[in-house]
Amino acid sequence: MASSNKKVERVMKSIPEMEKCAMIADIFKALGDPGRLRIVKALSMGKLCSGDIAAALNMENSLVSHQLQVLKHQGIVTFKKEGKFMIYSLSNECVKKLLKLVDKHLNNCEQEAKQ
Amino acid sequence: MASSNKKVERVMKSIPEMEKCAMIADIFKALGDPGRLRIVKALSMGKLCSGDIAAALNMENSLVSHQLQVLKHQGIVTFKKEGKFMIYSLSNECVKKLLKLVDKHLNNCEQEAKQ
DNA sequence: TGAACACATGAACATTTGTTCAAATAAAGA
DNA sequence: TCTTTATTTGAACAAATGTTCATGTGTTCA
Repeated sequence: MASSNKKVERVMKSIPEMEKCAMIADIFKALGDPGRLRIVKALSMGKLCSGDIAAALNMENSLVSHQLQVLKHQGIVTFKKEGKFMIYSLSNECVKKLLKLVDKHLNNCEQEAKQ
Repeated sequence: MASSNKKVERVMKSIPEMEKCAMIADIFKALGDPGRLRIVKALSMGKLCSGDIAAALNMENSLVSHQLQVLKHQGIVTFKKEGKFMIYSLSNECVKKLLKLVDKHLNNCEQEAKQ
């Protein structure tokens, strides 16, 4: 065994339940696809209908629709119907902040790689 | 076509290149697995050796090792060798902040679900 | 030296995922 | 009404992923 010490016990007790971890992971997973990430980036500039997303990102409409369902499921995007259009937007500011933080993380990594 | 308007053009021009999007997505993807997320959560409490992570999270050593490689690859964790132990830790503060933000996002979603 | 420990690695496998296609729904206009 | 437009849905399939097992590497200690 490694060390079966206090440290291990403390960690063991404070890690959230499996279910909660899975929920958190699911949000990251939703952002963990280049296509979906581009959709989120697009929506961070303002609301867009499904077809405009597809046009701007040069993706197939049905793919955009599938991806939007995933993002919707994780509460990342919301939508409202306007006539025959579905207008999507980011559901809260957390997502924008997440994008910024990851950019920062990437920059950190690049800086360290240079040194 | 949807609307082929200014809005679409603006989005089209400002979305980062595919490669950059893929890099960002890869970081989210690394966090998008319950097992890896638990490892990251554990390391957010302090540095740990590989075996202690496995013990604390009740995971197989080889699985922990595989997952750590993924996290290492994305610059999420770093390590230093100490004798026969490999001591892992989070490589920067961004990751902790990411975890906090996702918690906040989840809380937002729960609040809205109640209303 | 050799046994025991800590960890990494590679192959193999089932499962999950992203993507495409064809078809379905739903609203708008002729 | 019928047609067109906007979007969603489901089936299908290739590709990617998580996990396990067996093996390999490097370190410590007797």
